[in-house]
Amino acid sequence: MAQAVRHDAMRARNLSLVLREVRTHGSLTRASLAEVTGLTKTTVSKLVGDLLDAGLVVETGAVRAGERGRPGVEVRVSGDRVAALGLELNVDYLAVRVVDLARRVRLRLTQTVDNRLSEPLDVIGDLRRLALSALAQAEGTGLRVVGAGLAVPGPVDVESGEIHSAPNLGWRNVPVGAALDLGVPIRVENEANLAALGELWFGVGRADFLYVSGEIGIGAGLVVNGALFRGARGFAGELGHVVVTPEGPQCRCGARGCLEQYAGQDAFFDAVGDRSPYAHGIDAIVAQLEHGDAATLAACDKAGWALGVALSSAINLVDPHTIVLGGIYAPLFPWIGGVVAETMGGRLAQLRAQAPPVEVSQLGSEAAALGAAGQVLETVVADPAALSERLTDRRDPAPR
Amino acid sequence: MAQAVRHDAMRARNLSLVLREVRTHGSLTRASLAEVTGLTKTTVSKLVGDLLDAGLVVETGAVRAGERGRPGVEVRVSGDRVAALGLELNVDYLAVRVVDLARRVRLRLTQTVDNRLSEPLDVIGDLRRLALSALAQAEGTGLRVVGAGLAVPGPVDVESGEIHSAPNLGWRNVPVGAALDLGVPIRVENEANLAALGELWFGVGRADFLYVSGEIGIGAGLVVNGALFRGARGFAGELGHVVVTPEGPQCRCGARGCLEQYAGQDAFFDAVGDRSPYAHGIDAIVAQLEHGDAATLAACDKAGWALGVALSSAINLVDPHTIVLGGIYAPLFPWIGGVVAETMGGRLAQLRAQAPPVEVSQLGSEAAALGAAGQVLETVVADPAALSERLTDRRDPAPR
DNA sequence: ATATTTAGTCCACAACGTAGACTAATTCGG
DNA sequence: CCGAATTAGTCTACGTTGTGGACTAAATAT
Repeated sequence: MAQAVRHDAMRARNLSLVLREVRTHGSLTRASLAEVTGLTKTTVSKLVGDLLDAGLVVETGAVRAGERGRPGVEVRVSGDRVAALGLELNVDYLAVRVVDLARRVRLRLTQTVDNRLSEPLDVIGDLRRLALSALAQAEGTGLRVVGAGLAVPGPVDVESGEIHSAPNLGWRNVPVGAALDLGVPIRVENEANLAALGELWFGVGRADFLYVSGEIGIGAGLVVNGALFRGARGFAGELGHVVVTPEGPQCRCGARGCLEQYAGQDAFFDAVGDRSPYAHGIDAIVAQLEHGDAATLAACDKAGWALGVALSSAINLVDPHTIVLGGIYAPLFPWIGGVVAETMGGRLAQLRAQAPPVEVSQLGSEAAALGAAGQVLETVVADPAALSERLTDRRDPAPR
Repeated sequence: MAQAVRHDAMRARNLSLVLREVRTHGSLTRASLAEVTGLTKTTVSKLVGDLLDAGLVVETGAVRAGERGRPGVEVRVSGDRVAALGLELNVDYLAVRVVDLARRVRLRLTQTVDNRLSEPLDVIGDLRRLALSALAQAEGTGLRVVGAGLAVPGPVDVESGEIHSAPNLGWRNVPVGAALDLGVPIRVENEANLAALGELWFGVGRADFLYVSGEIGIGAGLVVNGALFRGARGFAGELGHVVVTPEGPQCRCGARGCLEQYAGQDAFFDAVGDRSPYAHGIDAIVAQLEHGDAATLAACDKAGWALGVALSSAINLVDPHTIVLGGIYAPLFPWIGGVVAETMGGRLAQLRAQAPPVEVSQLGSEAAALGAAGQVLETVVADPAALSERLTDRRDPAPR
């Protein structure tokens, strides 16, 4: 578990610390880096020098002026050297994003398609084509793509890169990671988990929140102290199958009265008598609501109530600081947010000072793909030395 | 958040690593320590030397023989130097334990008393007397008590050492930590959380499990990868208020249909028409069950079902590796274990390969006090250098 | 008794961070 | 406009820690 710390590990950690501070502050001079990290100016200078050599940070010509004394040269993360690929394979679309180390999105490719109609290998083939095209474009502009993350709608074995099961695609035990074969390391992960991380790094995310991903199924990603909580087997966050009514309607999962039966996407389409959502999508529902359709409004109330009930269980168990509603709940928020908060509040009022605030995701369907890319970038920040030989082996004379 | 690593931090970590390995393996030679830690023999020798000087480990005269070559001298954690105090303040008893660094229990003091009848400050006074007596005895035998942990039945503000609320005692915002005033640092924590840690370090605990503490209220402690999961505000694990039936019986907490209404201690006493449990205790219930009393058996079935329902929500959200039933559920296990596992299994079967196994706690009511002491000992193992000046400042010439 | 094997120590050295002197580049005050 | 003050960044000698391999110690096998 714990590892011995040697000089190289010490250096790696301090390098990571400096890079992380630069990234979170946007840009920073060596002097202020010394202050925030607690390292000496000398050490910071050496570390920054190495990061500059590796191309992970650049000096901005701009100097912080106004005060007395010699102005410092600020460094910021370079977005032109390292990038990561974020992929999402979902029921009704494929998405590819290229994100650089400065967290700027460099490329967006999205393809709407009903993947329930195709074989897994064909879908993976489609995604592979998109990803390779993105990879080629990124590398054409001089970016080094250091890895890829893939979001899939269902629990995953992260070690092997296999989809454990994706009920809404009808897939079981599909080794997506291996099948994609992109030539860069790839990490496969649950869509809700990655959407949570996307929200953390690219959206409204605080360091502690529960992200609720309303798609056809309902998932959740729990971020605690800036890190994903995955559970012992990596199956945590199955909010969709939390009990709302123990003897309620039969759920696909075998149990009864799961949240998904009340607040899943299909529950809304059922309410308006429309069973072919891919023709109209969630926008049709929103349109109905805007016109004040009673049945749809009732469906919202019921879904909001059920979501509130399930979330109150979740809050009692897991105590998130904030709830962030994403997926279909984002456009539906004006009609369900109130009920959700009310139901939650009613059940939690006495046990804790106040129920966690309920907020809306700002990222739309991009969240998971961005989180997937972000996760890869995070490994770079966590150990910049692993990326660049130059950072570890400086006896190697510089090539000329 | 992350901290700069300097030479002293490097040393502190390696020291901790060595001590931890010695503790988990029982006893180990320097050579095998070098192997398991990945440090060189030289470094291990130096670190072990310092731990010996500090009295945290001792050389066993015994040498590992049988094989060829010079036999190594094994070192093991010394139980004679450092100890911690584990306290529990619960509704119907007070408990004090002294545990040494080798995790041997050196002293047990328990006092049965209905604390609902007394003022908080009186109860704290009682506990203080017990604790000071234990402290004196321990220090009489040469043990240095480095800190205390206190388990209380309800959510806690760990920072300030205040009880947030203890519904079953009727307490609110009681600063127990300060009021105890033992002269050693004290950490206050939820009873269920500490019982979980007790189970981890002194009982059946694996590294990942959900401990269910059935007392008058129902709490849970989640251990993930050997560490407690506390949630953003430290209120995680309120299993007793997870929804079983959203419109069920009114709960003390303001909500309806919480688990506590079905499977709390009072539910059992209600079933047998006995509202004064402190006269008979849980043993009376067990006796009824052994005689085959129908009403009590029915109460078990209902409680087991409700527990199964709530646990299935918990498992979906948090994915523990194992469920450990403690508190009153341990003696009741023969009558509820089956129903719990069945209900859980029925709700989880399709979503995951198998439902987590349900096990029984072996520690009885000692769990929380032991966990409280263990938590203090863990801080010593995590940073042995902090304890002993000699480990950090070796230029100081040895006194003579 | 001697060779072999394994444990533990010793010593020269390498890696890294530190402290403080030193140089560089600004603003402030006259 | 020039020197004092101030802040940024570099340079050098040094301290702390871990490493690697030689060396000593203590056992078993032959």
